[in-house]
Amino acid sequence: MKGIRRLAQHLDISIGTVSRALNGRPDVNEDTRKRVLEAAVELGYVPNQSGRSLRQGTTNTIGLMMESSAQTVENSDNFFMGVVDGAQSVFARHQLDLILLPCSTDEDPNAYLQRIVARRLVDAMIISATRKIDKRIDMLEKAKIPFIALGRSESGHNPPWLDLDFEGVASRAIDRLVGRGHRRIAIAVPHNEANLGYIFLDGYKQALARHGLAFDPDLVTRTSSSEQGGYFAADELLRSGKQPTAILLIYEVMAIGLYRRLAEAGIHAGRDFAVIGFRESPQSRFLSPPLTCFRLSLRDLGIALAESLLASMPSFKHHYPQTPAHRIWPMELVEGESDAFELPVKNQA
Amino acid sequence: MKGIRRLAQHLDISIGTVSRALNGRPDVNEDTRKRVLEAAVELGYVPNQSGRSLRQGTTNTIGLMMESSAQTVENSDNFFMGVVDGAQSVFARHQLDLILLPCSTDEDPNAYLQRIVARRLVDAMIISATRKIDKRIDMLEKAKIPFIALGRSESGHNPPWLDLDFEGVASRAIDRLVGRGHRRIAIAVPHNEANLGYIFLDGYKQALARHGLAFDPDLVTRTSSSEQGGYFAADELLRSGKQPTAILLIYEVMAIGLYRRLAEAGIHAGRDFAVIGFRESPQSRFLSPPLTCFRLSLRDLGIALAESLLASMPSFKHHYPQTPAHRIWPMELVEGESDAFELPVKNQA
DNA sequence: CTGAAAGCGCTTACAG
DNA sequence: CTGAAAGCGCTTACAG
Repeated sequence: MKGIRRLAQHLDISIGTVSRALNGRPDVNEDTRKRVLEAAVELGYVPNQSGRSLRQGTTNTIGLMMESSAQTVENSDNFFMGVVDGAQSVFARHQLDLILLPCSTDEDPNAYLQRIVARRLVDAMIISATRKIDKRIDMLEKAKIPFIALGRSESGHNPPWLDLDFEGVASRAIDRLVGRGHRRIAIAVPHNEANLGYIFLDGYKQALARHGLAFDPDLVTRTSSSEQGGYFAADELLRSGKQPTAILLIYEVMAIGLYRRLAEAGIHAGRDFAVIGFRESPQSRFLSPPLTCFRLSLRDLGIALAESLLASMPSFKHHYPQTPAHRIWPMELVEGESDAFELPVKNQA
Repeated sequence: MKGIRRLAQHLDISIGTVSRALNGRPDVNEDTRKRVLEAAVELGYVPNQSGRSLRQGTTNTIGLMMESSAQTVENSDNFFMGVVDGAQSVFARHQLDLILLPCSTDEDPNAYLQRIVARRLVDAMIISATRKIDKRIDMLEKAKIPFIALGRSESGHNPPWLDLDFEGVASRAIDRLVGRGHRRIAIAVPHNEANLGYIFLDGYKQALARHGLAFDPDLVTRTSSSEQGGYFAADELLRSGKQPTAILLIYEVMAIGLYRRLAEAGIHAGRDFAVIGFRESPQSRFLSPPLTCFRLSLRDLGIALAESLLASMPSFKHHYPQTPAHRIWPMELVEGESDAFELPVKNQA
């Protein structure tokens, strides 16, 4: 005898009553409930999830898909853990568990997600690292499983999403650099299909246009989102002959490699060359020079993400009536020293 | 009509035969199997996991617990993703899925794990960030669920574990530094109960003793495993008056903050002060100076971890008869420039 | 080689 | 307020 049967036998009542007591149903004698709850703790009884899921048709689990390939390995660092922690604080209110589903580099991300969804492992999904065209979105819509995308995409029929304010960051960064005399401003974007690269680039172009500056494709470096990528970006720009005086980085980790390559060329970031990173990270301020970048609360982002997802789920939406399905997450400028100088007029071309 | 019933109806055969065909049982007509397999693809049928789990008593899922608190947030960066990818490649051979179970900062890690295990969410667990005394191990042993620890612990009855060669790293680092004339060598270890701190420190002490050097507790800095922690470590050592000439870091990220604090004091890492980091990371070689540290293949580590776990599981052990239950993972020196100088004799105290 | 039936551990109408 | 029973979607002895 095991599981709920054992507990029921121990208490000499029916398994139905045990279940109702444990699940907080109102139609249970308070005394009975108390006995059940105590016995459950005593015997260490916790309902078998497979049994519950099968019967209820829900798993009480939310999945967050991670790709250990390109995007994430290079960039994830602590991004996800912060977001996850915020999201969990929301899910916990509803007894939902968040699990992370890592898609192996050996497996096709679409097939992986399809399999997870078809097996009914989770009630809803969070996907990230969205691509401009992202089949996962079409697939999830077709499967009619609730989901939210961390990142915009052109696929699907505008499903719930939350995304960082790439446009705002690009815009403010350009304003800042132009204000300090820069005219030849480079930009480093991911070399993969991540949609954020397109959005960031668009924001950059628009900001340039606002200042009457021409867009020069040669000032766009496509590279990996890593230290290595930053090194290559600097290398490419040094060789291009375009002589930019500043650069905007989509990933702050790039700054480390970029600084290094610049130093090798005798260029001092923050004095001869301006650098603005994207997201503030624990290391930004310890770099030399400290990196100018943009701050956001990962925990708050995770909270918003979870709330917007729940707002789209039939069984939870009544708890989140005002929660928007789409949100651009604002980011706050953190002044470093990597762009803290005025460009001499002679260099303003 | 849905699930396996729908597929069976579509093919006009019984659900039992469908199930057998899908599960590769030998007692199925090959023609029938072919029809079933094709129809499954056509209708997009994938067995409901709750149904399978309930019936089979196994979930075909392995869990990896992550703590988004202390240890991991500060240090995880890409460590886990590499390990996970390696582990998945092993689990995939056996149709096992690996899921990541993040324990929220709001929840007690022991209670969290207990809950996961009791709900029978997974067939086996991988735990990490082991503490010297780690109740999770006692709990898992009591629950009789297979598990492996990434990191040693003093708890339990020597369960399967895999751990990095902290002793070897400490030993070789000290040899190297002593060989270059250093006598006052500091060490930075985690300020929490992570067992690796104790092991690393022991290795350090033994290596000192081998060289006839006295252990000085004032040269031990306990700090957080972050850039910030490195900054504090340097700060503390500068104030201590002990004037170490070198330091051994348990986490390579500390180097960034440490370099910075040293620079603020006019000390040039790699010229006036030697630094040796622990694990090589993508950034090690882009730092100035490039950090001397130790390399390991995260993927291979993940593979070994998964194999040792499977070797401890009754249903899989026959596939891994030779796999050891306990392994110290070797690491290979990567020479940087952070310790590439001989200490002038006058400083050798 | 196939089908009919039992049963994994739960939750939930339903009857009393 | 409680119990007995049905049934969620599968897999697997068992019978034929």
